[in-house]
Amino acid sequence: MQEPLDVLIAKLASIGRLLPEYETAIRQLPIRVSQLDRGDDAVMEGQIMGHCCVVIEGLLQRHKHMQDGSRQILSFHPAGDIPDLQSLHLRKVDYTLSATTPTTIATIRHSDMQAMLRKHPGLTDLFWRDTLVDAAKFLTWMMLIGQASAEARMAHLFCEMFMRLKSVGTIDSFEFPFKVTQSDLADALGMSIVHANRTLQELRSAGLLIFASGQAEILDWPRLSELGQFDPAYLHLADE
Amino acid sequence: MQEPLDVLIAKLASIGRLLPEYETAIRQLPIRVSQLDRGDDAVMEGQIMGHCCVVIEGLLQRHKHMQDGSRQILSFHPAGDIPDLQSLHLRKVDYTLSATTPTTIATIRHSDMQAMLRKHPGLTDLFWRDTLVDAAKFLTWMMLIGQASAEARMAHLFCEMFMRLKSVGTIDSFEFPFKVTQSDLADALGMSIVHANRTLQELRSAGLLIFASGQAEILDWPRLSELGQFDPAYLHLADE
DNA sequence: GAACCTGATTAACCTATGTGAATCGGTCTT
DNA sequence: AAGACCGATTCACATAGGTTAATCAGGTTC
Repeated sequence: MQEPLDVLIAKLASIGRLLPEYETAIRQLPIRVSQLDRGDDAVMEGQIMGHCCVVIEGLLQRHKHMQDGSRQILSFHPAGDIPDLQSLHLRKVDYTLSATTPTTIATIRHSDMQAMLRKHPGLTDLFWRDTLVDAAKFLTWMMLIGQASAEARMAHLFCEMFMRLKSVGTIDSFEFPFKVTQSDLADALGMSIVHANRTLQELRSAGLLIFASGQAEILDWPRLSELGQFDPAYLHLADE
Repeated sequence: MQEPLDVLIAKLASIGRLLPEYETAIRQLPIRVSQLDRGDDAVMEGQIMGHCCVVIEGLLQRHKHMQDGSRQILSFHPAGDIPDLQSLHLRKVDYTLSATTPTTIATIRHSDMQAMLRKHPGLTDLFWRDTLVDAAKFLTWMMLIGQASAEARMAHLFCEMFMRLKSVGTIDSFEFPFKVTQSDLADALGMSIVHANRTLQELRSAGLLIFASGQAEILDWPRLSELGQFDPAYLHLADE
C-alpha cells in the first residue's frame, strides 16, 4: 500500500541502515500534506521554522539571492528529501525553498520529530547522517563551481540527479524526467542562461546527453561521468 | 587555568547554549594532542576515520582536488573548530585536512565521543548544530563563488574570518593574524593567484583592507562588509 | 485564431579573469 | 655571501563565459 512517507523510508534506507522499529516510528509521525504549484515557496529565507517538510512527489529547489537579484540554486530535492531538516537545530533558515514543478510535500512538526528522535537515538544518528550527506554534496559543488569548466559542471549535475533518483528507486533508466528550465540549470551551475544553452548543445552534439522539455536522456554514461569527473562516493550511498 | 579543550568550549558556547554538565563531560574526554607542520595532513580524502580532531591552535584548511590537480579550499578552521566532526557518521571522508600554519590538534576517538553523546542528548543536538552551521557556511560560499565578483568574494572571506575569530574570543581588533598565502586565498575563492593579487591590491588602494605576510587589517568594516555583501546571519552565532 | 507568454536559440560583441613567464625580495641553507 | 627557495608582483596576451537583444517555437487565453 502506498503511503506518503514511503519515499522518505526509501531515502533513509539509501543512505544508512533503517531498523524496522524506526520505520514504524516514522510512519506514526503526524503529517500534513500540501500541494505547491511551480514557483510557490515552501520556506522563505529568514523564516523561523517550527516544522520541516518531506518531498512526496515533484521537485523542490533550494536557493539564495544576492543583493543584485541574481540567484544561486544550491540544490534540487526530488521525492524523499527533507530539504529543511537543518531547521530542527537552525530555526532561522538562510535559504528559500521553492517548487520547481508542481509538488506535493508533507510537513512534520519539529516537536513531533524531536520526540521521536529522543526515543530512538539510532534514528537521530540516521537523520544527522542525512544532513551530513546533504552537506557533503555542497563540498563537491563548491569544488566544481570554483574549478570546473561549464561543460564539466553540466555533466556532473545530470550524473548526480540520475544517481540520486536511481538510488531511491524513482527511476530505473537513463531516460528520466528532470523538470527544470535552462534558466534553472544556469542558476544552479553559476553560469549565464545563454551559456547553459551553448553547453547543453555541446553535450548533445558530443553524443553524451539530450535534455529537452524537462526530459533528460543520458546517451553515454561512461563519457559523461568521465567529463563531469563524477565519483558517486560523495553521495555516501549505503549500498556499496 | 588553560586546558586544550577550552577553545572547543568557547566555540560551542558561540553557537548555542552550553550547560555546565556538558562542559564537564567534554573536559573528561580522553584526548591525544599532536603537532602539525605547515602542509601536514590531518585527514586524507578516502580515509576511514575512527576519531576526529579539534583545532587547539593554528589553522587547518579543508580542501579537495580535481583530476587536473587544481585545488579548491573549502574552508579554513581556526582554534575551536572540529573540522571532521562529520566523520562520526560519514566514516569515509571526502576531503583532505591540512595544516595551513604550524598547528596543534587534539584527537578524540569516535567511541568516546559517541558514549558522551548517548549520555547527553542535549549535547548531541549541540554537536549536530555545529555540523549544520558548518554546512550553512557552504551554502553562502556556493552562492558567492557562483555569483559574486572576485572583489566581493575576497571581501567576504576577510569579513567571515574576522567575525569567526572574534566570536570565539581569539581576536578583539580589526588587525589580526591570518596566516595564509595569496595562493591559498586564490584556491579558496576559485580564482587564479594572479587575480587574487590584483584583487587584494584593489581592496588596499580602495582603503578597505590590508593583507600582507599573514597579517590582515580591516580598514573600513562598513564598506568592506557592504562590498562583500556580508551578513553574519549565516554563521548562526548564539549571541544575537 | 490572434494576441500573448514563457522558454529556447542565435548572433555580435564585451570583459572579467586566466595563463605563462619574467622579475623582485625576503629568508633559509650551507 | 652565494645559492636556492618561496611567495609577491608585473606584464603581455588569450579566452571562457557574460551581456544585450533579436528571433523562434510551442502552449495558453480569450
